[in-house]
Amino acid sequence: MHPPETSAASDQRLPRYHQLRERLSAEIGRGEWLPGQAIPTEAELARSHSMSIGTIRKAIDALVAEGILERFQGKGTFVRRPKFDSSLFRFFRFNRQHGETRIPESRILKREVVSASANVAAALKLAAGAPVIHLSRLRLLDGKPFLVESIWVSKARFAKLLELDTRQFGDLLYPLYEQCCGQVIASAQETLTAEAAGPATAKLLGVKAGSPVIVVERLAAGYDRHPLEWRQSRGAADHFRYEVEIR
Amino acid sequence: MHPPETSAASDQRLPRYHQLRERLSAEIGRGEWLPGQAIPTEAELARSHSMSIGTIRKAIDALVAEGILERFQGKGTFVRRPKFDSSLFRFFRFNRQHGETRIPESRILKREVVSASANVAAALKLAAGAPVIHLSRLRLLDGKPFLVESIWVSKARFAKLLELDTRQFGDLLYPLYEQCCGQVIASAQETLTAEAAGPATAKLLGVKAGSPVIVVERLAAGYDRHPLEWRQSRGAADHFRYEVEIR
DNA sequence: TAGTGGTCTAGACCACTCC
DNA sequence: GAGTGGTCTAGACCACTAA
Repeated sequence: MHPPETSAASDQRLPRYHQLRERLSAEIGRGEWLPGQAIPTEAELARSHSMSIGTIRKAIDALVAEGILERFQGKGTFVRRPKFDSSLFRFFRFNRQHGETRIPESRILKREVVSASANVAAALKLAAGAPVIHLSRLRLLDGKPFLVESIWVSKARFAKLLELDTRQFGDLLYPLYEQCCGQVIASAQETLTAEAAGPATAKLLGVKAGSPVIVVERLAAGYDRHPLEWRQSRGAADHFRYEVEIR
Repeated sequence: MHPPETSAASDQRLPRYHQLRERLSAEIGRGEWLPGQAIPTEAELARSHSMSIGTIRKAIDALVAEGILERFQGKGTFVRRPKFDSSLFRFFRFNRQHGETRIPESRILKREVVSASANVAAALKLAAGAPVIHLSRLRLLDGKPFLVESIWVSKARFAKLLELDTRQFGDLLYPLYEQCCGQVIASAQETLTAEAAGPATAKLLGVKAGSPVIVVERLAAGYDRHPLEWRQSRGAADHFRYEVEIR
């Protein structure tokens, strides 16, 4: 005997705090509470689920550790809105004068509808050849290009992106996804690799062809873990720097 | 008013679970319990510290999350022995046939005593110009070189390394540090950067000069957080691949 | 069977926020 | 002052390990 892979109503054999954690996570995924909103208080959850406060806290602890909830003493527990447009700066460092977070300027170079290639379809969990929107984008800091991006999203979910003028997209895509298409990005998996710059990339980045380039591939998903966007970002390696603690 | 930066006896104003956590951490650092050994049971700690089991568990939870302790139901709670020689494989992927962890062969190219340069002294928290041991090492998989390393340790702590024949060092340094010099590595901070291969590195790695190379700088420390070893490892970028989950 | 960690309870009091 | 999360207690029972 082994436990079923998934269960609609959260396996009764699992600890109660684990069941509650999955239940809350699913409810957030369905949008019961939107990012920034408060979930019920611990006392309220204890009443409504007939659990002790300690058990409630253990479930919430896990969601806080996952980055899905935020707690504020005296105020409440809130659905966290992940902002990972600053995540670029975890990989690429620039002479930030006073440690401030600057949002890079974005320029859409191309927008087109294409058939999903095998790897794009696999990443986004679409049928092979399904229609996808492909964006080509240049990101600049102080007017200097530092990142070249290719972005793919499903045409079905993001059709509204085709109606806007690309000059109105703004500098950040995720708020646009949310406002324009109702798609909220909650987490992402990033993969780093390195390569020698091809001629096109080198020209856009203003470096010599063949010089080292870092490739960041990001698969971004909603609260329900369904993949929503796949992107590749390329930047010159001389600004690349990443730190990890290992044990 | 602000709390003091550090306190010899763990600030009484902090939560009791936090005080216990620091106390256990310090005791492990002093070697009261060695890696692999069990710490007292939760019930015993509750008695000896006059705390409730719940508070004891919260302290241990934190140390488990930090990777310092390991719990096994029915057996006990043990000091974890970090093995991060497999950490190379978090950065560099090779055609591992069956997912096995292979230990790369190591070849010491050079061993010398030098005066610590400014950055080495700063990293190891030594006086500028203090004597340090510098090792130059090549690591190979299936007889093929894949990593060039430069390693610095304080001569004062690691003097015994100078007495051994470098051919007897073996493939892993950390067990050697432990057996030969009594220095246990507990954690490390790694910094990734990328560069174009210089002629010497390129020749050792068997790649063209100027091709992309990943540099992993590691500062390794003992349980008391004191830095013990600083190393730079360089590998060809085509085998580099690293994954991160972001939120 | 004895001893370990894992789960859970039903409270108490404190620190903080906001009105 | 009312309401929130943060800390802590003093137990109970369960699941697992090892002799």
